[in-house]
Amino acid sequence: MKLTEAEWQIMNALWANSPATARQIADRLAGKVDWAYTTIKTMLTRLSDKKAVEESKKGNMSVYEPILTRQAARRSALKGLANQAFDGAFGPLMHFLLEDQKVSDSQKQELLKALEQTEGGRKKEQKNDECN
Amino acid sequence: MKLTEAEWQIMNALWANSPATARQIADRLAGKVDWAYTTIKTMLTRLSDKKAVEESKKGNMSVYEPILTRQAARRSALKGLANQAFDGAFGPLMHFLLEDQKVSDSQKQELLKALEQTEGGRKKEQKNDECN
DNA sequence: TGACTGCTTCTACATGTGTAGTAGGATGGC
DNA sequence: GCCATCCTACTACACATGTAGAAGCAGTCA
Repeated sequence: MKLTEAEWQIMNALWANSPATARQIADRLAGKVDWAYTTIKTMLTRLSDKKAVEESKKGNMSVYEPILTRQAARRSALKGLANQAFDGAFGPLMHFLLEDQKVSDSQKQELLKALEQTEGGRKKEQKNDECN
Repeated sequence: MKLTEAEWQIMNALWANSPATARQIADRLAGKVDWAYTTIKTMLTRLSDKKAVEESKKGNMSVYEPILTRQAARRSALKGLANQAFDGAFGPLMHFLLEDQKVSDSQKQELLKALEQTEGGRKKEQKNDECN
């Protein structure tokens, strides 16, 4: 499932707190974007069409709930990016992130910790040259 | 500079080997995509319009060369993704990558090494909780 | 010198995306 | 019972994107 930029905005608002009515979403988005209420409704309808959200009626009002999870959306977006910009490989993507000046030392420190954690205890100094 | 999917294909072919003629690019892309030659020409013209490539004449033929670097394009794409899917922060993006099942242990090992390198010597066990 | 070939430029068109107006139904206060 | 609100559904429209055909010009080989 591929989301457009505008759809990401909506979904972000919805993931932040769901279920939600269109009005609630619009309120949350006020300040971030400058869209008419009907624009948001249109996006919600489109998202519903593509099964990213579920729309249910509560009285005369629609209540929306995400079907697509944030994780799935993120994964898909990253996969798309890896495919188009990094020959489909995550390794090079990571390397790029690390080497690019946008990653500060403190971030690196933090990542290092994360790495050690997710790794479930760092295997120290083991030879392992497989890349990918 | 934001590239569309099709534009990435073209640019990838061009980065792989430039300068190149439209025909050369088309040849490189054959197999990857199934586009008419004129489609590729159209994309090249659009890329030239948006100053991502430079078009120069050699006889009756156009020769193309990237202006936008691969690194800049990657950086911009990652920034866009971080903004839309990770609240603009690279840290969480990294975390996601690490935690997502797509990253194997061996990749993690490899990243760890990369991290230690780019960091210019790992500061060991230092407290540093800043994220971002 | 004419046919073939390859390249270019122009034009086109469907679909996707961003953005929103309008009209009409429900609802609640007076 | 009527008006102000708020919500929904429908419609619209411009610009972006993917995709390519048509027509014309230049080189070349017979």
